[in-house]
Amino acid sequence: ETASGQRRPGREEQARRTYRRLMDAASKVVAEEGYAGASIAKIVAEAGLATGTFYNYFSDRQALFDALLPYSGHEMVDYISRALRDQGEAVATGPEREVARFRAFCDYLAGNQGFYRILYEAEVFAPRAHAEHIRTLIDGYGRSLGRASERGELKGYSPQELETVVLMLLGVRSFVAMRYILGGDKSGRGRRKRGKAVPEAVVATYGRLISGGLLRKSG
Amino acid sequence: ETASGQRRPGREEQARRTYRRLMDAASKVVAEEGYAGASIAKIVAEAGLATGTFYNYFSDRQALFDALLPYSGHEMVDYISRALRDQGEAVATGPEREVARFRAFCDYLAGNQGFYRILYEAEVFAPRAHAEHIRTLIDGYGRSLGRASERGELKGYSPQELETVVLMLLGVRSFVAMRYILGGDKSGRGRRKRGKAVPEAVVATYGRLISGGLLRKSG
Amino acid sequence: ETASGQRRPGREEQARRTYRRLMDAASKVVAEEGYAGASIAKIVAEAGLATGTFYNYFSDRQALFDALLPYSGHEMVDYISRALRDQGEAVATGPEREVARFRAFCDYLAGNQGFYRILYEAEVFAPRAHAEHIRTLIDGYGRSLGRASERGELKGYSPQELETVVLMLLGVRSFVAMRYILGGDKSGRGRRKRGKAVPEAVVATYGRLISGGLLRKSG
Amino acid sequence: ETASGQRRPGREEQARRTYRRLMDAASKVVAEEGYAGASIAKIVAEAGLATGTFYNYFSDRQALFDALLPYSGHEMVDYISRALRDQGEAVATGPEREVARFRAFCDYLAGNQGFYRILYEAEVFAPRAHAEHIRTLIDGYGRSLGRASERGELKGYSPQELETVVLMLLGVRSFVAMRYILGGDKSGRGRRKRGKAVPEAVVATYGRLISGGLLRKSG
DNA sequence: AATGAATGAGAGTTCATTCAT
DNA sequence: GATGAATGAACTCTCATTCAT
Repeated sequence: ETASGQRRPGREEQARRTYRRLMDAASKVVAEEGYAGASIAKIVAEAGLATGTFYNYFSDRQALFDALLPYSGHEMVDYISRALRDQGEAVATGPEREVARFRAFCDYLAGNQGFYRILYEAEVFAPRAHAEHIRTLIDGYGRSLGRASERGELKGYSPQELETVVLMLLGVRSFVAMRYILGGDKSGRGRRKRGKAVPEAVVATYGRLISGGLLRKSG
Repeated sequence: ETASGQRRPGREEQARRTYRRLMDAASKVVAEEGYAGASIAKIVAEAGLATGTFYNYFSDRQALFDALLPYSGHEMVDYISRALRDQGEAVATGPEREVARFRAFCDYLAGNQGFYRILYEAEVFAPRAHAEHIRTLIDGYGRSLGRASERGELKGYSPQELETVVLMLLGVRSFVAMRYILGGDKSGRGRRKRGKAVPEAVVATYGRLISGGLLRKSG
Repeated sequence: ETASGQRRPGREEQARRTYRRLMDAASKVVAEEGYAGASIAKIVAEAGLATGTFYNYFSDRQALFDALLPYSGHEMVDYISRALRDQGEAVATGPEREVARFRAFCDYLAGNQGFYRILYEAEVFAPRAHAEHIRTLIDGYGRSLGRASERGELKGYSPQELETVVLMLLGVRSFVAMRYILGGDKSGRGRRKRGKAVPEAVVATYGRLISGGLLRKSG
Repeated sequence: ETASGQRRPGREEQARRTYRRLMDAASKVVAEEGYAGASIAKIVAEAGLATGTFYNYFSDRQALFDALLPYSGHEMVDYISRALRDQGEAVATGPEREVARFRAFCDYLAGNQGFYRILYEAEVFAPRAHAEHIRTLIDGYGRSLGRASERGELKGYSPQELETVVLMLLGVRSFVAMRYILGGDKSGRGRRKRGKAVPEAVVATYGRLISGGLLRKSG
């Protein structure tokens, strides 16, 4: 406090680095073994730190769990935004845009299987963080659909309805990811970093569903 | 099994009864405290049995977890079938039928919140059972949609596509249930037996979505 | 519950034995290393049991601490009563009785040094048990002095005053024990089972003090 | 100590101040939470210093504990001396003086409950300091009684006996304080700074006891 | 002289599982 | 078949102490 302010940044920088080491180690362990198997011992071993160090950064294990999804969640959202931006005009509007968004989501998960585990187990092990994550997704996606609605691309859903629709589309994503990317055998030990991609046919079906619905105009 | 065959039927009957007591106790405990909190001690206490008895019926804790979802899952499927049958002609075909199915699912979960916990935590704690449950749902629902398709009610989805669609509809259900019935505050201790119902507006939106899709016919 | 009641006593008897093993081990460890050093690990090692067994008998470490003083305390009270009884007429009344009681107390502690540690550290580590122990002593001793009072042996103290006097005499005992028996070097590791006795001169001084007080009648 | 002698007095003064901050913080923490709860972390937090600073002043935690009672103990002795001096002639000699001394002790503790905790837990956590403290008390008190003896106020106790008597009177004090001032519910969290006073009746009983003893002249 | 992040041994506690009764 | 005491590995968390800054 009093003396030589000559190298304070060194300390802070070091602290930030340690924090990241812990978070990255935790991400890896949770991805591979699930929250339930992510003991402090495994995490600090992975991070190359001592047990006690953990508690210099988190009040308890739950605090880490609560921080984990936000820490990794940003990446996914960024990835999807970037993917849409990069494809430019081709996916500027309409069904193409929605399909591209769906595909980007699937791609991200296929390339980051671990994240899916962090995400879906959070509903059980970090419910608050999970709820917040879902809310963030709904808000972002909702705004996007709102703009589409203003452009007259949607079938006249009210803002209320749109939020519900977004929730439903997230459900669709989630189940497709669960089935095609994680393959059903989430039996634990399978620590493949790279999952199967979602078949193009599935993406196409998604496009058909949101474009025209399931049912023929009756009567 | 081994000795004096004097009362075989009594024995078998008794064994079945004990098994049911264990399963019912486990259902209750998991519903209230989740798989993670469902210790053998709590389960046998709830069942009024001794610790050791548990291991006369299950090889280990996981074996019970694997048996739990099938044990309770039937009920839900039956409930939905019955609901559709009871409403008779009114929901015989078309969008009405799908909407009624969706509503029946929501109603069941609202009335059996505990089951939802058994179901969704199974993805983490009993992945095999969960996968099997999903498969069963897909098959049953798929057959139903197949018949609708044969009646010409659907928009010409191939059988392959239909299976994908069914998966997506299950995802929709799941997320709607998560949000509206469990309310997001799955904070643990809230052991309400009866959750909020899904708003009618949400059911209506579901109807619109599967009837006409999300997007306007583009030019 | 149901079946063959042929050997239940075996179970209960065994449980009682295990409980005693734990209590005796705890007494020993606390006597030698104090409550602070009495880890569960040391206690069960001393008892030749597994860690988990401890928790079949006590909800936590504090519960054991709370039980320890009563468990050992009875012995001391019994010892003193027996000593007085055994000396018979010689110490039936008057100063002889009080001196004999004092000596019996000192003798007991000299022969059971460990107990003193269990007792005086209890004020810190098991305050409730300690308070109860003191109360028991006061009550018993108080009744005894009450009878002496009725026999006209005392200097007309009211019952209220008598309780206060008893407390003071207990204080005297306690400090004498601390100084002469434990020797002041309660430095921890000294695990002598048998302490020095209290010098006869001290016992005599005690006799003088309670007989005639400290101060000369001020003229 | 080593280098540039440019500002020696400032440094030393600063060091003394830091030492006092640590001792005062430790006194407060031990008074409120006991030695067992007085972690280095709490003490330095209370003192507004960093963890490492502690070890610039004490070799380890025990060293602080050993220093604590002497640091606070002086105050009490001073208080009692001052009280006796201030009352002057009224308590110059005889029973009045002893009663006044007893009352002063009780008053001090009632006004400094925290100190009692520092004192009595020291028997467990800083036995050497405790022994030294008792020795100091005995010496001081003993000299005082010695003078009374020379004035012919006492009942002819030898110097040896006087030391024993002093010990006994300290025991009386200690137990009275324990019961009446701390009230028995040393349940921990009760951080009353000011305890109940010792009832006048108890002080009076003390006076009777040291004046005439407990027992009627037999025969 | 002061700092505070890192350390790691050790604590209390839990609980699935076993097995003699 | 039912029992429940015994087991011990594994867990989360604490905290006195060190040392590079």
